[in-house]
Amino acid sequence: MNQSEIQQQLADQRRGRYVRVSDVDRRQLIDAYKKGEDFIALARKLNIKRSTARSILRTFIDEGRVSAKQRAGTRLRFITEEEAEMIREMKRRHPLITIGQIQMRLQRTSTRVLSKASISRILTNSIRLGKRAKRSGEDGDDGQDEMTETMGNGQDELMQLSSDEGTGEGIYIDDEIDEEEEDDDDDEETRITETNAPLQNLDDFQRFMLRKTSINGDESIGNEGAAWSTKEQYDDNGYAGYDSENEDELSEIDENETKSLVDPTLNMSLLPIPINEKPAISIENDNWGVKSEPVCVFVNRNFDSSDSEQPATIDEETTKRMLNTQSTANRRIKTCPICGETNFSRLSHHLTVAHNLNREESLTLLAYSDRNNNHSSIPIVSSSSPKNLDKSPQQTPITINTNNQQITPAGLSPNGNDLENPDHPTIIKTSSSVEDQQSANSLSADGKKRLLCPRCNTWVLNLTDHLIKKHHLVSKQERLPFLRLARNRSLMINVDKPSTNSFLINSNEQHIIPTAVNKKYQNIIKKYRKKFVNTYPSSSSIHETPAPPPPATNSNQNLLTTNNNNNSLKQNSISKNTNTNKDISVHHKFEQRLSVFRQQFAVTVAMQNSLMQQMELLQRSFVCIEEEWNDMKKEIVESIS
DNA sequence: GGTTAATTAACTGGTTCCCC
DNA sequence: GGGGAACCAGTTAATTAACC
Repeated sequence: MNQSEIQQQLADQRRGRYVRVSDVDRRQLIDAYKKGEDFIALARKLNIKRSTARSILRTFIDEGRVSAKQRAGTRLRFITEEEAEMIREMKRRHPLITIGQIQMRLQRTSTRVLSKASISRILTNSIRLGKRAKRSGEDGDDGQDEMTETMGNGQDELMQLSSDEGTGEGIYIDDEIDEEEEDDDDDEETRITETNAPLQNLDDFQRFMLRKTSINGDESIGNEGAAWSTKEQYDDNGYAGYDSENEDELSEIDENETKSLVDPTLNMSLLPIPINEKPAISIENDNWGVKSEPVCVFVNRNFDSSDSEQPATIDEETTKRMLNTQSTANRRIKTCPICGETNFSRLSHHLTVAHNLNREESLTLLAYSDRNNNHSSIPIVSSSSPKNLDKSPQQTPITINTNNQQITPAGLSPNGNDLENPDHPTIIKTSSSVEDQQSANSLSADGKKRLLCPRCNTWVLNLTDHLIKKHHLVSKQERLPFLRLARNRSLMINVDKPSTNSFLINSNEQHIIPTAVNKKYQNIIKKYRKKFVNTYPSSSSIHETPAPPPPATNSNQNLLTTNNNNNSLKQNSISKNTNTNKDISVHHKFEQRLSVFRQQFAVTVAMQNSLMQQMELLQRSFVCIEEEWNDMKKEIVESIS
């Protein structure tokens, strides 16, 4: 080992091998080069390798950059100290916030797509960040350098369009969104400056958390719904709700259509809405291409289309929907499908007590009977609709009414036309909502089950793959809400279907299309008619000739009203009635309990639907923000380029 | 002096494991 | 099951040494 090697080793020990040259030394080298001095000698003096010095000068000549770039990973980016501090501040202010929430927030408010590991490193200070930022602070030309980087590295570094020299602070594009958002809502909000960008970003995050807390909080549904029905539905701090953003964005579109698009009441149909605030009528097909339209258009409502033109309150609508098969039906004269008796004020009671039907069977018959006895209240779907169902629903614009139900296109036969169609005078297909149609579409022609993408309203075989490829939701955490939403909706469709949907009813009960529900209905009828016949042999004529009996006149409110066409049955019923007078009180008690149970069930279903509505609204808001952000990002990229 | 390949540091995302 | 930390693999820029 000669003297030079020893000196080299000593120099390396002093400086260390592969230790990055400080920006001060780099600056000295460049200054020497500019002055025409021997920079090699200076490099030797500074214990910098000749090649290194030349490399530094080459970088300066080629790129005009003094400081060194970061050594980044796959996606060239770096985390400034301000960003790290912002993340730390999030954690300080919201100790319960998770890394995943921070990650999602960063992704929504900026171009940052930091991994949870990186965020965790920041929070634990295990990441050696700040070198870059510190150098930026030390080097006065770094502002220019970073601008050069920004211009060259693409949109990942758009967040740092420019920075104050020596501060390393950048402009956060997401804050500009906030600025617009707040300006749109309230002029009192001052515009955001570059220097308070991180703080503003933090404020935005806090608003996000506030909204989330408000939505998921313990507020009563009624109050929450009332709040949501207002324009600034999320605003607890004077910030505008997302709907106002949409309104502004859609100002160029037809005003009515715009209102229909962004009116939150349209989406909160389960929540109380003032009567005078009549929701928009429909969403036209033309609006489906509007960029700021909420991507998620949920059309799976269970409301009757007949209610769409009535400015009824949602509570009324909900109650009507929930209790339609019970209270409404009970007020009408009905005919028991088993024994053929009529004039039941409470057919359900009759079915339960007289025929010993369980609840499910009773409800099935009630639902069937209710529709059969009250066609006028049945939402009628054109017979041409099934043809539409066969079509691929992907990317198909759907016109929906106030209740987010699909409106039949003008080219197809409108509702009720089938009643007037002499070719099909008797067949009435009832479907309480488009949900039925979509659920039918969940099994496409190829027999494969599809899910409806909540973001683009597209039926896809593989929703995960669709979210990744089309919506670029790379992380599982981003996809999970949409997957859950799609699955829950699919599940709800399947749950609701047997009890309320897909009735194909012949008006005279002669040509019942054998759907599963109808089969179930027929089975129940057969089962209990058989029992009925066995119990009352003479009543066999009822099964054979179920002629409508005259109104019962039994003042004692017999549970089994006699059929005038069958005297023996009448006698048996009367005798049975006399023998079971003491059971009436028991029946009344049972009826009361049943009524309470139905009310509780209705409340539970209403609460469930309300929660689903909230979830959908939240998802929609997220999507709107993301879409707006993407649009703005594109505009900025275009303006820069 | 200039160029280039190898090496190293810095940084990232993904995965796994552990804990609650 | 979700969150966080640790570990691993990959990428990029800087640094270095070797070569011409």
